[in-house]
Amino acid sequence: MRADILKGHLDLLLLAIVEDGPFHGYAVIEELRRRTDGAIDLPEGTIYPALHRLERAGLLTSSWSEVNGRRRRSYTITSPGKKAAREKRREWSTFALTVQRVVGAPAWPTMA
Amino acid sequence: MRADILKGHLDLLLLAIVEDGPFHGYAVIEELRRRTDGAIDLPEGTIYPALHRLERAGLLTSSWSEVNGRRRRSYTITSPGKKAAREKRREWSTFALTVQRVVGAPAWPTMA
DNA sequence: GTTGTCACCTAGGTTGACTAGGTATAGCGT
DNA sequence: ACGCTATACCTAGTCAACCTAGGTGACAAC
Repeated sequence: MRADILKGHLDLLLLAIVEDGPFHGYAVIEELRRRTDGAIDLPEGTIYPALHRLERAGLLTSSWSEVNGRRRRSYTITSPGKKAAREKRREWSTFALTVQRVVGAPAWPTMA
Repeated sequence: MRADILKGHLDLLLLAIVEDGPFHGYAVIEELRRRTDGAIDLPEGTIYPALHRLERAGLLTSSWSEVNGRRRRSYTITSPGKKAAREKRREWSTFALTVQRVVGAPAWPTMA
């Protein structure tokens, strides 16, 4: 998948993942790949700065640990982070429905 | 709606509109506003360069006309443009479903 | 004759993801 | 021993795309 279309949605993806338990940066990349069967496979140069930005914004906190001789920075979602995740989910929902209205033809099944 | 989250999807929106008949730039803006009840309301500085880009790419063609003493540049979709629209719709569909898988909780109704 | 709508344009700024480098440890194969 | 791959982190600078902020000009209404 072309990755530039993620623009503006990356924060939601990261918050949604870290919301499901502490993840370190590298593991976030793997988890994104796992949840999407490889469709979303982002480089470290995208993920690390984004996590730093979210931490600076107070939506995540991090702590260092060492596992098998390797340093890890693990991220946990904060209370404002959870709130932001809820808002961004809502935003995404609105956005997706709005695009659908413009381009017609629902992209996803509307029947079970 | 914050407009920066449109990044990468604008071309699809424009192709989808012009696909439904010739539109001039200003009318595209109005049509976007109309189809979304004002949710998507983009400035001319976004639309005009985007239409120029699509024309340079061969996905649209344009012709000048004059209506009520005002110059209009009307855009029509080309055959490659229709193909691109189909591809971008598919891309959008994939993207939307993929994001949904990552963030969980479907954003749109899955039952009628 | 000023204000509002229609209708076009572009140079330059901002933002956000990516490229392309770098550091360092562990494990595997040869 | 040496190289290669995987794990795990980092950042400076680039690039693409959208927006800001200006500009031109015609028409209609007050």
